[in-house]
Amino acid sequence: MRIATWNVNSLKVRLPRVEEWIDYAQPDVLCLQETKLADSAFPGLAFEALGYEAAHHGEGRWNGVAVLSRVGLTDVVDGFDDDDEPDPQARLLWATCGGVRVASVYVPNGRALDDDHYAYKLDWLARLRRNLERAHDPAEPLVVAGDWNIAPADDDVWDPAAFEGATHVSPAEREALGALVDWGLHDSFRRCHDEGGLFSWWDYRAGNFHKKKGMRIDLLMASTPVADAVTFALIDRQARKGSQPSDHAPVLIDVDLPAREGADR
DNA sequence: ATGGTAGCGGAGCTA
Repeated sequence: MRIATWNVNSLKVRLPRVEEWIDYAQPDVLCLQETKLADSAFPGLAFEALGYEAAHHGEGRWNGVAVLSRVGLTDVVDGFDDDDEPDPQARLLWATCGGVRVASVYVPNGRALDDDHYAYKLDWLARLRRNLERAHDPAEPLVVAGDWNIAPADDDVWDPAAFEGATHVSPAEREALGALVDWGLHDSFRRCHDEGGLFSWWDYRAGNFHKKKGMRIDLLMASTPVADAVTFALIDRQARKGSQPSDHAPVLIDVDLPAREGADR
């Protein structure tokens, strides 16, 4: 099973690139972030034509997440799977696809360490951890895939010195991600690649993509049954090139999961 | 020189 994640930065603008990418990358499950669409504007028919079921959780101008699947899509939950107040921002969507519990996540940016949005980011990550503890078991096949807005380690950014005192690399954010690792999630891309300098996001400005000034912030955080089954992982830099690219590249993993009893396919 | 670009929406905010 091929599972992918891509922050598309407006699905309205990016739909042709997404259709093109699906055609050649052939993901079984694709998590999208920053669709920037209301649910009523989600192009479900375009994906149906490609053989995918889809669930979308949007709010309009900002945020918005989706899960596309050609291996089944059931038990959809918008936002946190808990009993607390619903998140007013559309940043999380759960679905079960081909026997794997999948979440598409768009973690708050944080902006700066002294910004209220940074505290919100840490609170949001803590709530995600509580959600996992409450509703899930790390022994089950599970992937939380998306734009985490966190570079897990210094070799996930082009120049650690340039990020001194900045968000995305702060100890508190990395500890919040570490709490999810402690619960039982693994940075599945790292099962196939241990070298630094592999990025999934590059600022549109100042030619940063061509200067190789990026960060690896798009992560497929997988439970042990999935992480142990990873056979291949890739960041598709080609998708960051060409006409009207997103500022993020898609990231994918291939997992060789044991056949399920009673599976559709 | 604190720059630069993209998207949304139609000015300023967000990233």
